[in-house]
Amino acid sequence: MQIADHIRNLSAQALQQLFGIEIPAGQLTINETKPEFAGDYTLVLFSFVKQVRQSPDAIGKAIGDWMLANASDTVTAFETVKGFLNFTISPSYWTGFLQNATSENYGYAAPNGQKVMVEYSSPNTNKPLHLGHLRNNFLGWSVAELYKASGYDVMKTCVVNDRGVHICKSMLAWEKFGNGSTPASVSMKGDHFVGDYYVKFENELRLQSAPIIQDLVHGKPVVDHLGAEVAEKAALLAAKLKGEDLPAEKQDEIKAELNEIARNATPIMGEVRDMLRKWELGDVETKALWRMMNGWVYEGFDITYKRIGSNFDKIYYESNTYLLGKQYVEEGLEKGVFFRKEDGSVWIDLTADGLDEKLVLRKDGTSVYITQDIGLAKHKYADFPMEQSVYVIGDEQNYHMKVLQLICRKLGMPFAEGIHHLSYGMVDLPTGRMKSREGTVVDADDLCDEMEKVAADKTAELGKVEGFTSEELTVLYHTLGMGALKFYLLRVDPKKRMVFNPEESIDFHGFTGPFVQYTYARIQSVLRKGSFVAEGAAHTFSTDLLPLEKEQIRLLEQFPAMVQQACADMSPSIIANYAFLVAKTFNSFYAEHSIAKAESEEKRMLRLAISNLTGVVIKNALKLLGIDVPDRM
RNA sequence: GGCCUCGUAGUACAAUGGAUAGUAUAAGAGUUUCCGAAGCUCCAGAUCCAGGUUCGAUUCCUGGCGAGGCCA
Repeated sequence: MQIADHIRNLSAQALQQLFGIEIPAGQLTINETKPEFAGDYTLVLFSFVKQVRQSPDAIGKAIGDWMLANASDTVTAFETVKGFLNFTISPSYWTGFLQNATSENYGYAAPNGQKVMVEYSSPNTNKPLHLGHLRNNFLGWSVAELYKASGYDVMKTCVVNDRGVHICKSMLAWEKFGNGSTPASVSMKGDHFVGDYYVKFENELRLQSAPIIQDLVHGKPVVDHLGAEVAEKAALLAAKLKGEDLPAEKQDEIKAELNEIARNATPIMGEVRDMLRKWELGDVETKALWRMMNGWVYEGFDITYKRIGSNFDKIYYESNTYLLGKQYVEEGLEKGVFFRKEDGSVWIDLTADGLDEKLVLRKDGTSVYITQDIGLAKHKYADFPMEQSVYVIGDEQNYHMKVLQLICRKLGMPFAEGIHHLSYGMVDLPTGRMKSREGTVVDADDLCDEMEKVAADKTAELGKVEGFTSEELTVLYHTLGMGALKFYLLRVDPKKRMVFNPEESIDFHGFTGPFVQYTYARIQSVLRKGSFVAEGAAHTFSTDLLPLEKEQIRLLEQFPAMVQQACADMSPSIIANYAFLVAKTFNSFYAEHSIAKAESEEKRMLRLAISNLTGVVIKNALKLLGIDVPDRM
């Protein structure tokens, strides 16, 4: 058990025995003692002062004395300062901890028999991966690692959005403009190749829709083939636009709507819809084209996934699962969870839950996203009956995910309560949001190239890698480049929107992956020279700990608790912050106290043991973030 | 229009309702005859505004201002 929890339990016992007050240990506040006071951990007394009806000082003194009398092996001194009871932990606890924590697996919990599925990445097969996908991938990977380290049986899954209008756009553009070229014939990565045709489609669409939108703005009825309803709406919007005194924002909104109508009115969009219809009817040629182009994309994705260290235990393809949800519409109607409107469409009323009515089946009988997701969720549960199911999806889907969980619950799905949406914020650039139209989207492959190049340049500058083979150098640059990138994206609370500053991201100083990696490499150098053996050796350490020695041990002792917390919060940033603190504190310790030339052999062994465990903690912590450590750099 | 999220040093990020709000960067000053200077040490600098709850509020509640998102 962690010392902080132990203190918490002891405090609860003391309160019970001294004052007859029952407070669950979990409700007591134990903090690290502020550096300016004597002590290691602090019990905050205010919360139960009223119940005890004594002064904080008197309570503190009573609990402190109780500790000295009943737990002298743990607490050796105490001091009460204004309602804060500061405990000094016995040095023998710290050295005892150091002697026992010799496993390479320090920090990992034993299996707990529970299953959790983590769904992440979920790409579209019409574009290559970009910076936003990287945050998703790194988060998903790391959360899966956190669950594993906490004892769960984890299945990593990916849902590929491999069908739909957007895929047909790339396909159509390739048919029109591709002249039979292939990724191989133009030496391109398949995902980029297909992505380019998606862009080509958008360009053509813009050309075709430009004159139409002009007509629409001027109220000309040019959208006959979309039906009277749309034409009417367009006319209404055009009239509104002509009406005087609309604020600029409102005007833009209306123009955007007209633009959307115009895009749909183009001949090329008509062709896309035809193609989608053919695909859905199983047209042989269309399916063949679809299979070929998706194949190119997967080849490209594989390279990128391998490079960023992502993989999946099971991949679901939307083309196989998009029809699964329909059967639950019938079931929902029978159970009275859903209701049918006059036009035949099916809805669920969520107003009692603070939401609104939500469509689950269109009047033409086709399903919507939420329906597919219900079917997929059930399908996943059949494959892997998990207690928890984590969806790593951007926060723009918060509403959607809330609805999904609610519906699953109302349908009585056994996994409904285990659904967790790991909702992460968008990645912005210093100039604002990434926009594909403005070409500001940061490509994942380009970014990885850049990170590795910078790693190579900086390494060359410092000149510490004599004797490395070129293969070893390649591995090192990859380790450092990915370390920098992953750390940069994971160090921020996932829930929050974050800014990706290209210049900052390639900085290898301060709160960065390479800083932590450097500390690890340095430790390995010290251990090599000190010929330290951790396991199997019976060390006895001096209990006369210097402040920096104790501080480092105290930090290392917190690692398992950090893993638990990061897992519970689904927040790798807790691990990133902790790993940095461990490295930083070690560097201060290292600068202050010589290890090789320690005052005594006992001290030398103590410091080597601290160094060794620091190395283990850094290695394991970074592993939870998907980051490797180099022995030299 | 309805709903949701976020406002912390110049910048980017921390802080289960707890002590004098931490860390990194950029700016200034030091630091290598000695275990790796991608390091270490010192120096400055911030809770959007107004109320409320509390012994105590960056945190919880209400209103305002600002940024972003979702829904038809």
